[in-house]
Amino acid sequence: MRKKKKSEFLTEVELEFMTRLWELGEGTVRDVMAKLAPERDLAYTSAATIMRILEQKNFVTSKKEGKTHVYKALLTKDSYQTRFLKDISEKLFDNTPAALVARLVDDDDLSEDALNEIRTLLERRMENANGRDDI
Amino acid sequence: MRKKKKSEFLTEVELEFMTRLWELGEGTVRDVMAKLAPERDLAYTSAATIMRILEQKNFVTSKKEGKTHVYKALLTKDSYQTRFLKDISEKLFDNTPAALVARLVDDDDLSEDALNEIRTLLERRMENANGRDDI
DNA sequence: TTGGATCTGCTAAAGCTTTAGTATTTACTG
DNA sequence: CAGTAAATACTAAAGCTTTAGCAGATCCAA
Repeated sequence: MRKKKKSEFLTEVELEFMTRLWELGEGTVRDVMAKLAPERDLAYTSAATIMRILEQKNFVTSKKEGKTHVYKALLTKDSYQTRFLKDISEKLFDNTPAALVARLVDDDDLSEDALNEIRTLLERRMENANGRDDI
Repeated sequence: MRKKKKSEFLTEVELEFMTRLWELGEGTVRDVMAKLAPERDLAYTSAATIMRILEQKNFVTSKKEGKTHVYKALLTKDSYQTRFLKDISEKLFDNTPAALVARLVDDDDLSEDALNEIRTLLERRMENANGRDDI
């Protein structure tokens, strides 16, 4: 007997849909579908099912406007990103965020611009690090 | 009809097992099981099934020694990390590795040591960046 | 106001994941 | 060589994921 999984993370298709919804702010099933890649040929009912599942799993809420549901994300993309990174840091990078960054910057495809951007972020963060506990 | 997924990534349990195998270098089903958390109470046959699936999916090979199979990873942890990061950079961070790092370093839980380590990595990488194409 | 279009809720099929049982094979030991 | 312990192969159950059909509700236009 398997115990029920508590579905803390989005499946692949769920992430695809959440990404569109994050872009939209809020929207109907049609709105979300319209943002999918054109070659993504999905029945309306399938899209509606995905949105319903996202609601069941508490990733989104909906309000009824006329006959349609307008969906809105219950967590921000930022917070999901953070949650996700924490998980994979743990499971794939021995709980060492530095190892994750190491792997990232080792990638030869990474542009110099990207590296500069990362350095800027890091410096800004380190300047603000002192006294961060007081906030 | 759903088309067959080409299983480029490890499932959760598969990752759990691959992690142990990466630690071991190579090993039997028993070896891998021995490295699992003690509270992970899994039947031997279940563990054997996971290893067989990993072999089917070409994440590992095995050679037969006596009556047992000795398994070995077919891809390094490093290369899997890279592959994985590339995928989530794309799917969750708008193809912007800097955004990923931003989220990572924004995490309040991140220690100063970790930040320093990341900076060191970055500096080393940037020093070597020039002329990298010539290698 | 009625017909058509659209949306929802319900249901389910097909494949994947996780777990494990059963039967068979293999190797060692007395 | 026979018996036992351990490994494997095969099979399958239960739940999850992805996709979509159908029936009924809802709204708008003529």
